[in-house]
Amino acid sequence: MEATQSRWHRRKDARPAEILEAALTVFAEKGFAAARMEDISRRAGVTKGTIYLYFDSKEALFKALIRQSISPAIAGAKEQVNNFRGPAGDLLRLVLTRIGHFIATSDRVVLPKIIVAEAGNFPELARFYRNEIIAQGLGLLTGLIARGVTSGEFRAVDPGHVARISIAPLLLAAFWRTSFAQFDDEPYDHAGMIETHIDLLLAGLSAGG
Amino acid sequence: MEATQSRWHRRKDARPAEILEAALTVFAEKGFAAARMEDISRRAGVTKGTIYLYFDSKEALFKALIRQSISPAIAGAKEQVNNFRGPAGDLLRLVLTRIGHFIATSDRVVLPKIIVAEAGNFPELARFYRNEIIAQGLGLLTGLIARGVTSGEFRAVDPGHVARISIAPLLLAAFWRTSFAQFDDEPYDHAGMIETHIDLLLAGLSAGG
DNA sequence: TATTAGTAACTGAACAGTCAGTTATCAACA
DNA sequence: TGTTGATAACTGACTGTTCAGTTACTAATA
Repeated sequence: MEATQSRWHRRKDARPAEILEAALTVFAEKGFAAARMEDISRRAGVTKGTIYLYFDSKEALFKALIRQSISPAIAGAKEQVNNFRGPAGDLLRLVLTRIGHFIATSDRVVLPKIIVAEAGNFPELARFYRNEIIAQGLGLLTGLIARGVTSGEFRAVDPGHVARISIAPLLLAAFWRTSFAQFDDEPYDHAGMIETHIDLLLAGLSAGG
Repeated sequence: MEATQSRWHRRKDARPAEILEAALTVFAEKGFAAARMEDISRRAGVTKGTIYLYFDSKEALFKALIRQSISPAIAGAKEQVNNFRGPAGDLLRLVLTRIGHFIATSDRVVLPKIIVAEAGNFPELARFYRNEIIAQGLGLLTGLIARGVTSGEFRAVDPGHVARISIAPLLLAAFWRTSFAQFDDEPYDHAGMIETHIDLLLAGLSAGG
């Protein structure tokens, strides 16, 4: 029952996921405008017309891709944060390591890049992403850091600022992996960089008073 | 003698710069593929044909834009770093503040975003950017940090990692400004974030031993 | 044999790039 | 100083291509 096994198959329930998977790859490589529906369909093992049985338009396909690719990761992190009892520093280390691992390994890291790139062409989508996904993620981190500040574990920093500072090197790694990694002579040690980042950050947060 | 004053003017030497300026704006807003040559020409106060008197193709225009927009900033920072005598921490603060100011105010911050977005469609350009611009910038920072490590002012960290960590929040600010800032209810305080970042970073670098 | 997933040839619109023609400018001459 | 011919910057209508989206048909399934 593989996509390539037989040319003609009726598999109504498997198609959308396959098409979204293919779309992720092609959008990641080309961006929205330069991605051809023909390419996406080929990669999904169908013809162009088939995509239009499941998605209204190229734009609708793009939006579906964004919307379906976000909640799981956030939900997981949220659970981890809420269930944790212990020093905020330990939790921060845990969460950042987890996100770092995701960024180092998952295909999905291309999504932020696509959103940022297409923000001008799809303002509603950028707004959605900003107000739902980013706001939630930043909110989670901000709360975590505020907890540490309140308890006296961290210095009196602005939690919102520090949330962004915490995430920035991870995002940089994501952008690097999807844009420049192909030109690295030897693969860059993102995990090591992220570890260093966490060490420095926690040292900085706890230093002084 | 302004571009809009009279419809028809012969100004061979002024055109290329005006066209590049217009291209920066339109590419920044739309990305490469969705940008129309007609729009760029209109914004530059000429018609489409005129662009082709100065640039071979849309791609050539794009590449020219990238190439002309990079050296000055790097050169300035390089001079600052090489002429400075004093603690590495002070210099790091100076350089990051300077770049932060650039990012908070200049139109040029859209360029990294465009490059990242189009890396898949213009690999040679991405390679050029990576090997020339980024390598130089990272090299500068890496050297600066290595200096601090050698002198014992900083802890024994990996200078390459820390260079990236230092720059990451600034890049994040650039991406934010060009993609999501339009949706902020009140303008986000990037300068404050960057200041916090520098404080944390320096505290982290000097803490312990 | 009725239904519907899937196909592939087709259409129309958008747009990069071209080119024959137009007009500002300037040098040479009256 | 005014006229004119040569030059080249600039224009905008046109062309060919690419590609999103449609549709008339085909084949699998129930």
